[in-house]
Amino acid sequence: METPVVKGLRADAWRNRARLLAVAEDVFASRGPSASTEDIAVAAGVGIGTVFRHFPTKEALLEAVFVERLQRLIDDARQLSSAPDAGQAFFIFFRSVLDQAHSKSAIADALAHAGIDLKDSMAGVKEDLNAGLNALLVRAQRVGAVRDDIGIAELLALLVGAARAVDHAAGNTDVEDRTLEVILDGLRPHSRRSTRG
Amino acid sequence: METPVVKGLRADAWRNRARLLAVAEDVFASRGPSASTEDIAVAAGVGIGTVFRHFPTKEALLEAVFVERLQRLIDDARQLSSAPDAGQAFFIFFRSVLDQAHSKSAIADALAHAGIDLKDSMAGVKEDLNAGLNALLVRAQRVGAVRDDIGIAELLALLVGAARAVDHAAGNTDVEDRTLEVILDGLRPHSRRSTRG
Amino acid sequence: METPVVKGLRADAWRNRARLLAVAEDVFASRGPSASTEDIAVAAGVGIGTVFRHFPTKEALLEAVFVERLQRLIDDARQLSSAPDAGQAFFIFFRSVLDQAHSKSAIADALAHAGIDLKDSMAGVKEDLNAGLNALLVRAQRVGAVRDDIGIAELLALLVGAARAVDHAAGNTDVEDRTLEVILDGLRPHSRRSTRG
Amino acid sequence: METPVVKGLRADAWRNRARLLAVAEDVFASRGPSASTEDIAVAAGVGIGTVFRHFPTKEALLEAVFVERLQRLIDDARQLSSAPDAGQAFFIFFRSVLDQAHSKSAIADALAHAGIDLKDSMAGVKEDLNAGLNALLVRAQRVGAVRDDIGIAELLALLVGAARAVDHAAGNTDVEDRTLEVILDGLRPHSRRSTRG
DNA sequence: GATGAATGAGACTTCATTCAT
DNA sequence: AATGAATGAAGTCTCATTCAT
Repeated sequence: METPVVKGLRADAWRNRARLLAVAEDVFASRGPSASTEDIAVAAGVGIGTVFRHFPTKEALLEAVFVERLQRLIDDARQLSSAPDAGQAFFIFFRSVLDQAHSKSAIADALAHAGIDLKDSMAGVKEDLNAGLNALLVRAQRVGAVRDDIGIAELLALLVGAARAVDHAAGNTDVEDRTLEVILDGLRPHSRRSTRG
Repeated sequence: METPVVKGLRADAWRNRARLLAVAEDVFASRGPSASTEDIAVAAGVGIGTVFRHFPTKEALLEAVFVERLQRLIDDARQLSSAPDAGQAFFIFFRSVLDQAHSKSAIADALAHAGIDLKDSMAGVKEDLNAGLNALLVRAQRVGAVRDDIGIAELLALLVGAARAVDHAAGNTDVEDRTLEVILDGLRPHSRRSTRG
Repeated sequence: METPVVKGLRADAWRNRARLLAVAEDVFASRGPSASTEDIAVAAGVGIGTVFRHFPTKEALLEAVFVERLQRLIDDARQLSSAPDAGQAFFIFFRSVLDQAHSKSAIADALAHAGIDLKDSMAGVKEDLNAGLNALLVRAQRVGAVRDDIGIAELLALLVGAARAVDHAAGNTDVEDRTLEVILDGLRPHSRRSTRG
Repeated sequence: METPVVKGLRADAWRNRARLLAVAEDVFASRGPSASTEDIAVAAGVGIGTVFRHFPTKEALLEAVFVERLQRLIDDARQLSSAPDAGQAFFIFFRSVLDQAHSKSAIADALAHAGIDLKDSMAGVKEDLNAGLNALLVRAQRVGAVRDDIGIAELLALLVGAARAVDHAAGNTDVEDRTLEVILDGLRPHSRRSTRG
């Protein structure tokens, strides 16, 4: 994961790209997508020119940040897809999505864009994400841990919605937990409703 | 409801204000809060100066749009709070929130701001919203239609999240319905889970 | 002086005109000539339309304020021009110009414009001002109270400069006094230099 | 004096900054401080963005112009403060202030602001100016060339006033000279009144 | 005559993007 | 490759002026 994805870059250039991506994720998460590219350059300690050398437009940078975030989700999904308890795996994944650091709505944005933007780099990611989610979901449904009447589309919408809901409760952990519990309970089949709280 | 809220304005001025608010709601819903004031002026068929005469800053315009939206929700909540079937009233309200025309995420934004911005005009609205939601929620919980372990904070977060979730499924009515059903089921107490397809 | 200058106005209209002029003088003096016409309308308690009915442009309003101020100076000069002690009369006048309430630089502006703008209304005022100043100056020079080598042009420039100088010292009465004394001493013939402070 | 004051700028950037400052001085002098930033950009042959890169607000630009002008006065004062004839030095300085090119009232504005605005950049300049003026003034007073009853405050006010006075006489050199002579005579002790004119 | 809502040119300022160094 | 100065379109907001009420 820490090896150059884009080939043919000098070591320092690739380091800059990685740093920019990380910094951009932070800045966009905390100040929203309208944060200026200049601010990101400053935060990354590089010149503005360097940002545009690596990401030809601001949108490309935003997209790269989304892809990065989604990539991590996909990795999580893959690792959990072979866990022994399919039900547990599914719910652990759902929670882990929302545990991502920073603003949850940033994740919501990333997920939201995955289903909408069909840009070059997004296309492959979308397929990978669908595959990963599908594996988790179907396995969990097969063992009766998740209701049968939903598919990937619903799962994605619920992830986005849950991220936004949790984001709105930001600050109050109790509220966050109870809110998420409602959604997770909604995902369980009739007879397996959680008894917590 | 169709009478001047802001007193002392001429009839024509108030018509312009109402028109602007409606147009702004449309434009912000479809192009996001970063839509330009100029665009709204053009869409409303007035000069840019007229927008700023009625709403001294862009933020004031956004706030007015939010307040308008919330006001409608509050009205809905009030009317339903005296319905005979408290459980039905609650779920009808929840669905009606998401039925509001335009982009659902616009509603999410309005709701989200209600809990954050404590601006002058917002303050009163927030109280009214809380009161309206509380009446609906408590009554529904009392008759056992809604789980007891959530309060207004969770309800608000879920409304925001549901709006976003439904927004993400935008276009596919089936997905919208099933996604919403999951969240509504999550709100029901253990034994009253919906059995719909 | 308190009778309508512009004929054919209703009593209330003329009152509005007078009030506007007074208010405009205040506002321009305290906030500068870039104060908005709207502000003046508000301060005068009339609608913006009324301002433009009486003064077709902002510049016309500014000009009217200048003329008003100059008119008062001219009146002062006339009254003093028949005083028994010509020297005393001259210096009393010079000081009285700077005693006008409000910002001194406002007076400087008015005086400055008198020599520059040759607009309709200004033309006559300029002649009156010159006549008044000339009477005072020549009489004072004749009795040896003021040096002989200056004329109206120099006197006007010195009035403008003194107004600005005093304005700069604003707040510190001692500095104001000593500064003015320097200029007045400069106006006296060699042997009559003041011996104050 | 012609070396970069603000460090860390490329040669070309500094050239632009210097050019902008010079052009801004001209434009503000001839059209007043309300001249538009855009006009200055055009006159300097740069894009509007360049103006704001060097001076983040219009006020910052105005301030920089003031500081520049004051800096020149301070330099003059310093050079003259070690001249053999202290009296001559003082009067040469006073005249040289008014000889600065462009509109004299621009100088008046700069001097006027020196005593009012205590902005960051102004603070140091004000001290330097005071120090420079004080050296000239005290030395001239010590040799009996200037009356003893004035201090820096009065000197500054007189410089401002003289600039304005001369500005008002603009165009007529004779009037300018005689007006200035009056003020300079006022500065001399009783027995040393000029005999010119 | 008085009012104040409407207008739109123009001001200041930001920011994505380009390009000379 | 990296830098950051330059650019100018576009955005928010102000204000003198007009005109329907």
